[in-house]
Amino acid sequence: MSVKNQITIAEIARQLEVSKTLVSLVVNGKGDKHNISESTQKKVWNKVKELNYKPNSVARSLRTGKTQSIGLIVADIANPFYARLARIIEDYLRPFGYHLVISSSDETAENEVNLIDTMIEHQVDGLIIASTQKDSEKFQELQSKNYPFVLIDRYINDIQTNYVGVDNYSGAYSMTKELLKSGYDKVYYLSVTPDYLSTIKERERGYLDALSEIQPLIRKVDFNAPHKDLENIIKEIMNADIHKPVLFSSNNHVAKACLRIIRAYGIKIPEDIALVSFDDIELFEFSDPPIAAISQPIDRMGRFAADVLLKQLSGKTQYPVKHILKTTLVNRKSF
Amino acid sequence: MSVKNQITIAEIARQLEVSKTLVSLVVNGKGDKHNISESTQKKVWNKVKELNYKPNSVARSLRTGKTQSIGLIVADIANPFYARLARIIEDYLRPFGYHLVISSSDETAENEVNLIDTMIEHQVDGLIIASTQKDSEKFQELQSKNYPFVLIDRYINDIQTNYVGVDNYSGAYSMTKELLKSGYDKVYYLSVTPDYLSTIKERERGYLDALSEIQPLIRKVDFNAPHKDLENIIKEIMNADIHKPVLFSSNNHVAKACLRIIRAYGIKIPEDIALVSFDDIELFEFSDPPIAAISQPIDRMGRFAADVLLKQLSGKTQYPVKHILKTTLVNRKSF
DNA sequence: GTGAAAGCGCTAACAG
DNA sequence: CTGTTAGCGCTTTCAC
Repeated sequence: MSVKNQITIAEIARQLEVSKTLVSLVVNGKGDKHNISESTQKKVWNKVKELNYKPNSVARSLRTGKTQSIGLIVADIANPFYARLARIIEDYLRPFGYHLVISSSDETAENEVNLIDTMIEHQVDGLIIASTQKDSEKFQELQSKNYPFVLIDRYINDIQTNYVGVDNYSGAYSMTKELLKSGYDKVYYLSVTPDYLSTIKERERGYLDALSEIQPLIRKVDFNAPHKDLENIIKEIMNADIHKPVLFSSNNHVAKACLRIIRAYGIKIPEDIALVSFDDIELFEFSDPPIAAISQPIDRMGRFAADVLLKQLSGKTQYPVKHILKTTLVNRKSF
Repeated sequence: MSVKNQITIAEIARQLEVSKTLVSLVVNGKGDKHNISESTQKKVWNKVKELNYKPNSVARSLRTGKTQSIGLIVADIANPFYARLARIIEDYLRPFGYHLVISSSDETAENEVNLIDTMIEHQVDGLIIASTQKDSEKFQELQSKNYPFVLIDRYINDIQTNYVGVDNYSGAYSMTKELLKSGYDKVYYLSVTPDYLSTIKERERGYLDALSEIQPLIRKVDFNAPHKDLENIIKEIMNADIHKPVLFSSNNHVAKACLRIIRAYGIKIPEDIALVSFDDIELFEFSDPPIAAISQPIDRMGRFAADVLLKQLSGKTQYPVKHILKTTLVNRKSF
């Protein structure tokens, strides 16, 4: 059952009749710095290969206080947005010797706090979090302990932290303007509950500001069970015989639910009702018709976040650092 | 920069004027077993709360040899199939106190070996791997070291290991039969290179066996750059003016590439050319038209894999364990 | 009922 | 150039 015959530095030292220190130094590439002779170093390396020695990083971590691991906490790793983000971050971090511990908070603030605590117990060197917290309490605690972390996608009010995200406000603003320009003046904005997330609030603000004189039409949808709410909203719109109605979904999850309902009812996009969404996903490109959306630069977000954390870990920069990236409007024939 | 004021068991012991042993016992719930008085235990717990003590699991791991972490290695965590799998496995494992270290091998055998080594250095308690290895060498090594692992999705020849996957053969077989039944006798099977993966081979075998008398039409596509190959194949078919041609894609990635090309050329599915795929993804439900596919029971796969590993970790069962799950044919109007 | 002490495998002063 | 020593924070045998 248990793993046997683990070769340690002590075993190498014993066989070579040198000290553990010597072996440690060589293995960690500090041989030259300590003027250890070529021949001794070679001897060590040969033994390392012969015995297939692998350092025990747990022991090293206990000693150095560094685990070379980064915690990534997102709402749901199965969500393509976060999955892609995870992949980008992993690729960026690996060359620096870090690996990722990934967990999903399931959009629950309490779960998230538990995950953060667990990860800290496991001594991850830093945290990247797409947070679902309502307030800044937990992050204040992290800051007071000097724990390196960067918020991604969503920020939290009342606290200055590292943050990488997109300009949700102007994304929603420009999409709304685009709709108005195309003659849509009944723009139904589909927000979600719970609605305290910064992304959701900013998008709604962008929508409202773009409307200016026009009557806002905000509808709230239960994020975890959007179907029923959406069915009512869509029925309401269709029955009221509105001229050129358009649904502006605040995220891809709700937009997919819209598509299902619209298809089930045999409603035509964009003739009967138009549909656009925040957060572009591959599916929108292939759906019938393709759905216009606000695309987020996921790759750049991920790299920036990883980079900010890395810099903080190496003590190289001032904090906090904020990166707000621009979104892109992907125009497709859904409106 | 560094994290300060970490409370240790020694600090609690000092303040309470008891031994570290005592504190450790209580904190690990072994107080009663060692007949430690109620009042002493209470004292310890109060102090733990007062100082907000969190055990250092790295130290614990060094001592116990267990890290409570499981490594998950897949081809690409951004692939919806693996992302979903990761989520399921994480949820299954968390209640047992395990967390997941996730890495993507990018379909490269060498990367995968490096990831396995790194994870072992970091002392993960077990490994779940959707392997891209050509041979069983690495896994023989793991077995000889008694390292617990389970292969998922893809198996490796010439070695008996824990394995959880689907019946790729019968999935492809039944899809092919279904196509024949619908009058398609020009079934182009789109395989991928590299083609040594068990999933790919089994699917091809299922396709071939189902054809019986009919002429097989296998085309190989470069997995990492399918576009060019597919363009040639599709052109070839369209130019040859075949009666009722159908493309059977061996995976979702290639099917998406087909969709892009078919759309770009203005070709109609299923009138001009039909299209079906192995491995159902959400996108197929929404595309125009929806694409029929062989759906894999990802959730069950993930849970089984996690369960098998857990059982091995607790030394509860005989090895190896194999679970081959049934696929489902999702019939949509693409043929 | 409780504690002393050893040690997991490694790194880093410090010594010579 | 190389070695001795002292822990990192925790668990666990053994002893009282």
